[in-house]
Amino acid sequence: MSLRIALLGLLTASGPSSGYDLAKKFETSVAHVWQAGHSQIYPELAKMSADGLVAVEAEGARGRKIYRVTPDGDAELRRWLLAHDPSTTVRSETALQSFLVPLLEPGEALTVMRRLKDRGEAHLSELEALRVRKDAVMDPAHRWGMFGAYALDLGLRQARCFVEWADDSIADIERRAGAGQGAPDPT
Amino acid sequence: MSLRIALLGLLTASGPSSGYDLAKKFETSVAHVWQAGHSQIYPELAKMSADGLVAVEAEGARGRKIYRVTPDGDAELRRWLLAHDPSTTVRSETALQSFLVPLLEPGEALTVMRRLKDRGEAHLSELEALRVRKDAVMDPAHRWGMFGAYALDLGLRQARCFVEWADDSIADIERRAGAGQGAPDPT
DNA sequence: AGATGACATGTAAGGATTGACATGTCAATT
DNA sequence: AATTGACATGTCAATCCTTACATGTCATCT
Repeated sequence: MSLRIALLGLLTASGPSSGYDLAKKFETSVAHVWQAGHSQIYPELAKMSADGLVAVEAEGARGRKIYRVTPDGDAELRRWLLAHDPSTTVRSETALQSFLVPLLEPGEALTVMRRLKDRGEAHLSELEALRVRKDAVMDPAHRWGMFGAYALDLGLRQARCFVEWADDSIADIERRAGAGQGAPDPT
Repeated sequence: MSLRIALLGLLTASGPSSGYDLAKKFETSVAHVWQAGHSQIYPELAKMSADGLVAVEAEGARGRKIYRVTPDGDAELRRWLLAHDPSTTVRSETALQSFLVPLLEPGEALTVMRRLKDRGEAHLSELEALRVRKDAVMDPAHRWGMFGAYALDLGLRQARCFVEWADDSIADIERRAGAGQGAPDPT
């Protein structure tokens, strides 16, 4: 379901587009919250077309098909946003590593945690670059606010938050490791 | 792969356990970063057993099988933690809604955003309750630090961060809506 | 004219995931 | 003794997702 919704959202925001266009836009925008490759996108567009949520507006060169959102598709998107209670579950390998890291020796844990921090910083930089680019291309044609802007803000805050957490955790592990090898809980 | 690792981690932290035990522990701990139901856990344990990562230590009443981690399993877990570069991708329906919310009219967007904030607050309370419970049961048998403690800390920080973001976003939408058309709902 | 590389669309196989179904045991109640 | 409900384990079908394979077009360079 989420893939459909993401595609309807992209199509709504970008106007009529081909599967190829959508796949590229996916990578640079929605991919921060939901991922899909072209091998998933093409069949899904076909199914959505069969279900009447999108329609082929035109066929361009090289078999290129331009899709647009139908009124049914728009209704579906709105209904999902307004009425669907999103699952709170998150799946993240990074978070899984952070969960399991206390199983390692302090030295090993530090290695892992420092790598997590590095990845977190890289991710933060990436999002900051994205924000700069978006600010530069600020497009007043969009309804109001900017498509994906709130999500980008959320991503930035959580990325900063992650780096702070990594810093504090590294300090904590160093403190515990220094305090005494055997003593697990000096409090 | 991640499911395997999560199970190895749980088994390592909890000591020998049955599939049922692991499924329950999954729900209350790892589920915050990775989800799996019993219908995925039982077959995976069987495969892991065939691969020599875990072994059936004993068979209890009602066909209950007690698994333990083998040296190979321990090595696999450590290797994954130390050498595997976790994908930074995150999949979250909540984040997807936040991404798409600018496509709605301000009034509708406020409805969605307020619901997101409510869910965020509920999630935060849940994690805080979990922390209190964990602090109470602080178990010195664990190697050092507490299994999952860093992840819980991360979850708490990000949950707070999410609520702040929702608050600011709601204020932003209200401001924009007020500037353009009639004020929709300032409380 | 032929080679190259970016553009564009698709299929197929295999594994991961979910939700529903199915089975049987044990403890406590009626 | 029979019923109930929690315990415990599993399978199955359908869907989702990833990776790899396959095909063909168009523009540009040589």
